[in-house]
Amino acid sequence: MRKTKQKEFVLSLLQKRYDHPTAQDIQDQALQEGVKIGRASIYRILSDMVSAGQVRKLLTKDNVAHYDFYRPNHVHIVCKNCGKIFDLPSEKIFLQDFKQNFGGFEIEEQEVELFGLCKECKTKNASI
Amino acid sequence: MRKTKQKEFVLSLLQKRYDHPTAQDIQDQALQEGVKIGRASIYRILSDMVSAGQVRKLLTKDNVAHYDFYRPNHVHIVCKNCGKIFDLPSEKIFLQDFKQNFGGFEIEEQEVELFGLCKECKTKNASI
DNA sequence: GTCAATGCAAATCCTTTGCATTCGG
DNA sequence: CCGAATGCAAAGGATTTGCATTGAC
Repeated sequence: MRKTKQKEFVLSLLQKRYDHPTAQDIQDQALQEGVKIGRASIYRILSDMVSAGQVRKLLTKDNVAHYDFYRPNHVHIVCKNCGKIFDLPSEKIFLQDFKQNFGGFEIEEQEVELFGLCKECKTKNASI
Repeated sequence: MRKTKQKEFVLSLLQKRYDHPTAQDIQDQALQEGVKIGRASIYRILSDMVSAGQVRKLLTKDNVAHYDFYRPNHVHIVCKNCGKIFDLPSEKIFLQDFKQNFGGFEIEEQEVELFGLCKECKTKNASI
């Protein structure tokens, strides 16, 4: 696994951002900062990072994959109106420990997602 | 909203099945039972049902949408090897009530997913 | 009879793959 | 230099859309 500026860019971007960008978002940002990355490379890099457990792949209702630097015990809050994904500070929530056996199923990871309306959408559009 | 045999078929299928079929699965089953439904109609029907809250759309790592008749307080267990999605009987797990306000975000729904290895995959392939 | 709902096929969009080229070690 | 990693373009696969046709009411 060689160190390339493409990989460095993707990882550092994900570490900096908390808004769960898509592959497209990452490519746009790269081009904007003068880093050239092809779409295929983005997907390959992200896929490797997901396999390595560094990055988490989130699938939302828009059918587009969002990528998230792995931060344990985080909970995602998805706005049903604008689709934005927020991180819920983990201290605010008690995550029950699900790592038990259920009928022979061995639980390795848990993911909690909450859906609702974010502050902005609730204010802007009271009719939803 | 007119009652058609396509809609009836899709809804009754989802009510009967607990294995979260994809649009393709639904169409296959329909054809097998002699009910003719085009792919577009399946997607339109499912999309309407999701909007109406009758059906839940699940997105898994295979990038294919799975559909699930809405049963409150269910927890999904996804096998990381074979991709099967199981329902966890809700009595077996304590679902914390997340319906609070977090920084102006109003929580309406919660979804908990657990990932691991199902019994079969764990037995068959100890190397994973 | 009307118009919502369907089926078909084409279009669209995200993601993956094949392959020649580049560049890290 | 060698071969892993990249970029490009084409391919693949799921979902959506346009439009003529069908069928529920």
